[in-house]
Amino acid sequence: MALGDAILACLTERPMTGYELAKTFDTSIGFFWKADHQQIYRELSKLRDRGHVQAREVVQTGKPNKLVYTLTPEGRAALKHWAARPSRPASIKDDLLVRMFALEAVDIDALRADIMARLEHHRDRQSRYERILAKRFPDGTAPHADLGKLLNLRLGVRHERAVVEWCEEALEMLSSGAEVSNVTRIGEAAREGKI
Amino acid sequence: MALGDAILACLTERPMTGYELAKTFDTSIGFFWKADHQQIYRELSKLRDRGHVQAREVVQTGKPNKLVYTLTPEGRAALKHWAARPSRPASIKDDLLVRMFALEAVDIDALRADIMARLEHHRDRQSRYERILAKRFPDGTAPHADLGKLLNLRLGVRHERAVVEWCEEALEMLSSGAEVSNVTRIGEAAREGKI
DNA sequence: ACACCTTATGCACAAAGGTGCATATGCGTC
DNA sequence: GACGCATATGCACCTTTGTGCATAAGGTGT
Repeated sequence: MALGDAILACLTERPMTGYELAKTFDTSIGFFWKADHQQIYRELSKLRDRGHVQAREVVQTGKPNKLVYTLTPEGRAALKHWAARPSRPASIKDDLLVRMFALEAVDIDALRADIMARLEHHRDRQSRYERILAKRFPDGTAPHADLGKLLNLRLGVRHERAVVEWCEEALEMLSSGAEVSNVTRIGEAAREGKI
Repeated sequence: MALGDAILACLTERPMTGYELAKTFDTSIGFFWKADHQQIYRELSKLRDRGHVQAREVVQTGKPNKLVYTLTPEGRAALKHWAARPSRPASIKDDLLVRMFALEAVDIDALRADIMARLEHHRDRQSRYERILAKRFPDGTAPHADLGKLLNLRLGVRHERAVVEWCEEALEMLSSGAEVSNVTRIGEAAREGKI
């Protein structure tokens, strides 16, 4: 039921169409919650069935008609009710960590390349969050309604920075253990009759 | 297909029963990948059907017989193949961030209480990882096969620290209204200078 | 005596999430 | 003129994850 609540959370800002929501899930809230348009349209139908949102059709020419969804009082209440329950901490669930866990059984060069790509990705993310922060909240303060967005961006920065630093550390440790890993690779090559 | 690979990753260490795997998923690998015993048993059946693991029954008295699962060469190859693909960065998907996003629509006192509980949780996690690190890798180095586990714990520490600091910042900003917080930034600088 | 925890496995059903495909049109570009 | 892109919505299928329940024996606590 979390995606539904994320959609309701988006609609507290302003009424939106499914298409606009999908774009929002590609930028602001999507930084920490991914969902494609199919998921969103499906969830919107459910929310409408429950009476948590109301759809209003807007006739357009040239483009297909659009459905603008508005949060109903029931939807707002449902969101509030959901938000009052204690949240459960999410686990990281990152493929990379599974590979690290089974380091002896994977190809180290591919893993290193992967970490390098990730390093770049997380650096991009970090500077992106920092840019948005600097632009939207140049003095580090926010009106109360936007405070959560500011804090989310701050968490984004902290998180990406932590991962960036870790990637750097990991690359260093994986290359300084090169002699060891050659031995491992020779052993593996022998086992598989390959490379 | 990720849970299956996480199980294969576990079995690179040693053969295990479903029960042992469930316990492992409650501790070491479970720090970043949650799975309960039902999921694990189900996934083990699939892996057995695919020939990635082999089950051997061990007759016991007093307790139900157990099935010890061993990684097959095919399973090891499948894991290696999976690990060679580029990983995709996971998104955070934390309920708390959705609530923060819709700050104006939620009960602030409940949210604050929630963040306080989370703060405690992440502090616990952090010190737990630090304790394990100090115990298993007292000199900060590891034999190659265990390097990944060391690095995973390090990421755990970095991650939890980032979240802990963020929770503190969030609590401060939520109680003081909208006013920030040279205090926070000074605290940050001090902490980072210390590291 | 009774409740509860640990060991050990698993089914059935429901909810949530992901992938591919389908439709319809206008606008810019190669 | 063909091609992709933005707008705008949605179905069908499949995988993954979560919840509740069932079985079975021995040990530990109150």
